Amino acid sequence: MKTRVNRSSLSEQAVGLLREQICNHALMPGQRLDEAVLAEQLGISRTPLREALKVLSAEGLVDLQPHKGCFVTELSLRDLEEIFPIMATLEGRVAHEVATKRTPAQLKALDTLHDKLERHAAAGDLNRYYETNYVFHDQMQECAGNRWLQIVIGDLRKLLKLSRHHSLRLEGRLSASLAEHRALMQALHRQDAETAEKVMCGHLLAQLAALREMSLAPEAAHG
Amino acid sequence: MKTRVNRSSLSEQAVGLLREQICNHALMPGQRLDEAVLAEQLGISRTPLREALKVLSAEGLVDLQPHKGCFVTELSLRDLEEIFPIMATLEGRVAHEVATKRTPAQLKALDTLHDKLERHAAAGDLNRYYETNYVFHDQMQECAGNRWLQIVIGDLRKLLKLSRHHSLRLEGRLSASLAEHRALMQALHRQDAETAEKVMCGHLLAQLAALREMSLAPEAAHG
DNA sequence: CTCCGGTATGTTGTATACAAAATATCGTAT
DNA sequence: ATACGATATTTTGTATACAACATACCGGAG
Repeated sequence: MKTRVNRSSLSEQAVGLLREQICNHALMPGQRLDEAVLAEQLGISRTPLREALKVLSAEGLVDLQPHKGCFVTELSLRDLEEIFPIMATLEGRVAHEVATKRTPAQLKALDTLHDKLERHAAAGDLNRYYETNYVFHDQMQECAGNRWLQIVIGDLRKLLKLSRHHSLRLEGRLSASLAEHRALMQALHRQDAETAEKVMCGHLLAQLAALREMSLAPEAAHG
Repeated sequence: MKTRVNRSSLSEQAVGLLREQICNHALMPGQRLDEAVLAEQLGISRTPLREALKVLSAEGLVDLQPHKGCFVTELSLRDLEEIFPIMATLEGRVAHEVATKRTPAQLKALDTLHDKLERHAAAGDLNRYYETNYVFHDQMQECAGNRWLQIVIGDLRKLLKLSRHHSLRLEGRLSASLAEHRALMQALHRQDAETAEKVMCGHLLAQLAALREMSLAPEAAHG
């Protein structure tokens, strides 16, 4: 049943698979990754696997301790407290750029995605909201047109996926998130770069606040 | 005479050496890196070398093309135009943080470094000015106390080193840079976070402007 | 019983041999 | 002479074997 063309190298495939499994939490944070075991599971030898682990290590998804082993990165609350403000700053800049130089077609695409968000929220479908939200932010970065900004934000997003908690699971956070997106879209329509930046920055910091609250009082979360 | 302890693995040593050679432009941007040749030069086998190249590739210092080879990354002017605004934003945030929560001891350390800058500038010693400037920015990030911000900025700085041009070589840029640093120090003393952020952001953007000018009119550069 | 040291085991790190892919070379046909 | 194609060579990608290091286990001394 392995019909898909294997164009890429085994090490690259391993990077993709492992990255997916780490983000899916099929590989839990803190878990040790035994090279021999993992290599056999993937059906490859240790050589390409080790190259893959080097890449994941550089991305921050695993912690490669010399002569000790490889461990899936565990993000502490402190890490989140440090990363989210960076994301907030960078995505704020994205929003600023988009508000300034968006084309009508781009604005329409964003509107379409925002409508999806509205519908998923109305249906209470957290998973689809989350996915669409991801696509939305991706689309925003695309519109900003800064490839390196896209890379940096992308790297940080991958890292944040290590966190098992979703801010949307906090009571009331979904509607708040939606309200922030509405405010953002309004600012984009008005080409109000200052407001767009401020709203986006606040949007990310609000996510952090939600995660902080959930970590302190886990019973506030549902789902 | 190889008295130094070889604690780290060969692949890690290779990463260090190659990174240094790339930043020193001993390995020129665009140059192809033949695995067999490089391995022999470093006195190691291809296995650890390849792992090193994977790491450098993840850092963006080399471009690893499947089945083609490894090439030292070439930064275009467009790349600089994209990276500097990001650096400006992030270092601006650093300045904001430092102005807010610096301790008297930290401020003193920064003052000491700034004095060095003044002296090197007065002596017209571009290289030392450049080095000290690097240490100064590093110290700032240290004071900001955000490890991830430090990592992200560090990665971008490594990338920027790929550029063969130093903005300081532009006529008049040295004194301008110094003036910006003076303004920054004043803001830090006053704990004026807003100004510190704005000055630092402008400092980075001014470097970009200098590079842009040099790229358009290379004869404006000296050194 | 606890602590220390030595051996045993297993895992990571490296080298080498081999497979696969891309590039270069050379001969032939137009 | 140039363009095309088959072969040869080089280079990247992978597997396996071995070495180095860390840890676990076990036995003995205090």
